[in-house]
Amino acid sequence: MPEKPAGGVRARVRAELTAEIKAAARRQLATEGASSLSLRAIARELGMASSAIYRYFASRDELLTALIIDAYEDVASHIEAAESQCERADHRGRFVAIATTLRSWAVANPNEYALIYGTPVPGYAAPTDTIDPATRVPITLLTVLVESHVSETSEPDESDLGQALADVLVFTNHSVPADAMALAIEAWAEIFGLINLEMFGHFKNAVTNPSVMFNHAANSMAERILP
Amino acid sequence: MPEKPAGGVRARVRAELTAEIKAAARRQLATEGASSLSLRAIARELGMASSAIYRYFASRDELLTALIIDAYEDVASHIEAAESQCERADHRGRFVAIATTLRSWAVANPNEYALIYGTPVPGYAAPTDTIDPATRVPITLLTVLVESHVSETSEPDESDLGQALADVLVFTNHSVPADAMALAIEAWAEIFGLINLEMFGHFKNAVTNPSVMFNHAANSMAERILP
DNA sequence: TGTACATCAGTGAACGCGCGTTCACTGATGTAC
DNA sequence: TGTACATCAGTGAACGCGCGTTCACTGATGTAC
Repeated sequence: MPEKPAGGVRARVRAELTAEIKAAARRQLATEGASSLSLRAIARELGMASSAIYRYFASRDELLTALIIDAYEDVASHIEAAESQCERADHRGRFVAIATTLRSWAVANPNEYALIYGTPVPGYAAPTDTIDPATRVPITLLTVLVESHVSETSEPDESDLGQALADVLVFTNHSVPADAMALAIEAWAEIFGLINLEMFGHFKNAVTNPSVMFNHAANSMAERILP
Repeated sequence: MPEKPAGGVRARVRAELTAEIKAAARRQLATEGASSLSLRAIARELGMASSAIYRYFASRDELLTALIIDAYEDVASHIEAAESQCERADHRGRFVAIATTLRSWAVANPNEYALIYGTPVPGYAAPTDTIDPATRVPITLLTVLVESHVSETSEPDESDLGQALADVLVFTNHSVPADAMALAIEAWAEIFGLINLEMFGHFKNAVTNPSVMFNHAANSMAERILP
């Protein structure tokens, strides 16, 4: 007999239906895009009255927020899992694992990818509870960077570049020099740039095999940014 | 007396109103996003009946297409103008001009940028007349790359990377080695990645001054990809 | 130069559709005694 | 163990709104003779 879940049957059914609503919503993202996500269409697909959705989500925006948080948590879990399989000292391997896992997650979940890394949904202001999930992925990368610079500690960098990157340099406690941080941000941007170009159709008639291109680039970046 | 435009007064008025409709549409993109671009709202803003728009555009999609083509032409013109001011032999200068002009155009025209380089509008299939305008910008970059490799000519590259980049290598007539082309595509992706991250809010609490970061990166890329 | 006709821009009503959200309600499930 | 009451899920109608597109129409502008 399975364990009785906390809160009893009602709570379990509730959790299941909540998940079903989100699943239907995700399916809708695929064909309609986030900005025309429709509660009524979801209700229709689930065979329930449209007003019933309101027992689970107070509004359309709240459902969107839940989808966004789920997506961030999902990429982050995939990436952390892949990265944790590498030798701790193999910084380049860890970087490549992060990059390639990010791409393969995006290819497998294009709608969720567009939801969190594509054009923001107009008129939707992300509430603060999306911040923490959103930072898990960049923090994984920053950790690799910081660990690869473990011996160096420096004072705040007053150069133009140091000031331009002040927020993230403070975040890493000035353990990474500004120019190394800049290189890492360049790599970070490149990863998203490659994925965006591929997913949004800009590699047509140019890059024949995006996967090979991406892996090549990931290794090239790892060499460039990590000692 | 101004020259009589071809087609007479009626044609001129028609061209002006067409431009006004597009201008109103562009204004709407800012607040609503491309997928909820509304012909009725445009008509309302222009003080005309919604059916009148159909004298100028056969459908909502046709208006969208016109906006997309205009946006591509506009970036391309800006970039070509900036690039043409550089010494022909100054390949790095030309690259930096392309990159920084692309960013400043994006910052100045965020809606048009999102329209052409952001998440595609769901349910909208770009017709073939958008292809030519879309290629002007990449071709400007490719030209710099090809000219900087002018002395080298090589055979088709049969390596994995060579095959992965086959389309663009053929396009440049195999005058650029595959690994150099890969570096250029990496830079290309990085440019869009940096702009996307900045414009879509992912630099919050990380990059304090995106403009300084971008200029630094543009120079760093130029050194990396051009001899 | 004037007239007759064709072209075109713009109107306003209508069709048929979709949406988010609220509300009073029914009936089932859970809880306290 | 049984009963009374509270909680909650789900319903269906309604409000008030928006949309793209079509159509028959009016009236002004352009063109040919």
